[in-house]
Amino acid sequence: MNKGTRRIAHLDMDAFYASVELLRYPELRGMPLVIAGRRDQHPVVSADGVRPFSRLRDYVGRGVVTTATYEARALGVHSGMGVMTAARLAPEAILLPVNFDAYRHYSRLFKAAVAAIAPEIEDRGIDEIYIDLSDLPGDTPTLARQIKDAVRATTGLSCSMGVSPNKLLSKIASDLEKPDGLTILALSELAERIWPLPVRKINGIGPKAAERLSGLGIDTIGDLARAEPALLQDHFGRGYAAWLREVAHGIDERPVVTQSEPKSVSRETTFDRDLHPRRDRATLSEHFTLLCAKVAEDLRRKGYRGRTIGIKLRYEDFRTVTRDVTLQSATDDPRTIRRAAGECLRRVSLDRRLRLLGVRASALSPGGTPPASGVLAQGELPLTTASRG
DNA sequence: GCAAATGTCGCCGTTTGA
DNA sequence: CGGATCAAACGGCGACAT
Repeated sequence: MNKGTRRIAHLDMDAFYASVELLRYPELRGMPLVIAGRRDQHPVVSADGVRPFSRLRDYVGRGVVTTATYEARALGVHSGMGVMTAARLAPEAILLPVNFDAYRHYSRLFKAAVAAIAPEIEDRGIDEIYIDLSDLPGDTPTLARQIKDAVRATTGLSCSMGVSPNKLLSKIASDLEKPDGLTILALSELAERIWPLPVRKINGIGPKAAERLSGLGIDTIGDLARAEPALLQDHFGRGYAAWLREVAHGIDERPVVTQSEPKSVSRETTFDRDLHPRRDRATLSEHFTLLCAKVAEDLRRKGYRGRTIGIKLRYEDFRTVTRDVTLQSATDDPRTIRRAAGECLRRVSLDRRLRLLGVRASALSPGGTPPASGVLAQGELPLTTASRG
C-alpha cells in the first residue's frame, strides 16, 4: 500500500487548443493566435497555397476567447474574454474556430502516453489530469521528465507539470512555470512558495470568494493561513472556514479518482441575437427541439438515460434561470425530453428576450444499450411539477 | 450594447412520507 | 389524535472549473 507522503502530479497541456491548431498550421507559429467562437461563424479556410486566415479584427458577433497563444496573451488577450474586446487589443491576431474533434483526439493520445508510464490517472477535462505517482518506482524528477517526454513524443505538444504531496498543491505548482514547466514542491516550501500567491490560485476559490476575502484584508494564501479562525468562521460558516484554513496550510487528502460516471448531459446555445419569446417563437421552438434531439442523441451515444430533464435560460440582461422536472422513468427519447422540457418552459417568465437556451438531462442511469434500431420508449408523464415563487 | 459550452458540487428551501 | 420531527427526494440556484 501507500505509507507516508504521496506523490501527486498535475499535468496541464500548454495552450492546448491553440497548440493543436499549430500542429495543423505550423506556418502560424510565432504569431498571436486566438481560438474562439463558433464553427459556423467563421469563414471557411480555402485549400489553395495562400491560406486566407481571418484576423481577429474581422470578427463580428458573439463569442469568447477559448484559448490564446502566449504571443496573443502578451498583448493582453486571455481565455474568457469577449472576442470583440480581444479584437481591440490584438486586431492582427489570427483567429481560428474551435475544432473539438481534433482536441479530443490529442487528448486521448496524451492521456494514453501518460497511462503507459503511470496508470493512476484522474481525468480533469480535455487538457489536464492528476497522476498518482506514489506507488511507482523511480525518483520524482525522473518520472516527471519521463512523462513530459512521452507526451511530447506522442503528440508533439508540451505540457506543464507540478508534483507535490497532494492535488491542491500540484495544481498550483503546475501553474508556476509555464509553458513546458516542471515544478516539484515539498510541503516544507509552503511558506516560501505558496503563501505569497493570491488566494485565487487555490482551486475552489473563485471570483466571489476572493472578493469577500479581500474585503477582510485577506489577499494572499499566507494572509489566509494567518487569519483568525473565528473571523473566517463568522464570515464563511463552519464548513467553508475549515476548508479555507486547511488549504491555506497545504492540507488536502483527496484521492486521485481514476473512475467516474457522468452526472448530466446537456446542450445549450447562445443565439446570434436575443430572441423574443413571442415574436421569435418559431425560431426559438426550432432551437429548442434541436437541443432536445441533441441531448437525446448524446444520451444514446453514451449509453445513458436521464430521469430529470431541465432547461436553462439566459435573459438579455444575462440573468440565468433553470427549471427541471423528474419523470417516472429515465428516458433517452427526444420527444419525451422535448415534452418534459416544454413543461419546464411553462414555469419561467417569458417577458424578456433570451440570449441563451439550454436543455439538460440528469439523474442518469445506464441506458439499456444504444440500440441500432429506432425503437422509442413511449412518452411519460411528469411525476411532479412543483415550483416556487 | 462584452460576457461560450459543458459539467460538477454544495447549500438551502419545500414537499412528502413515516 | 394532532403536532413535532426527521430524512430523503426534489428543485432552484450560485459558485466554480476547463
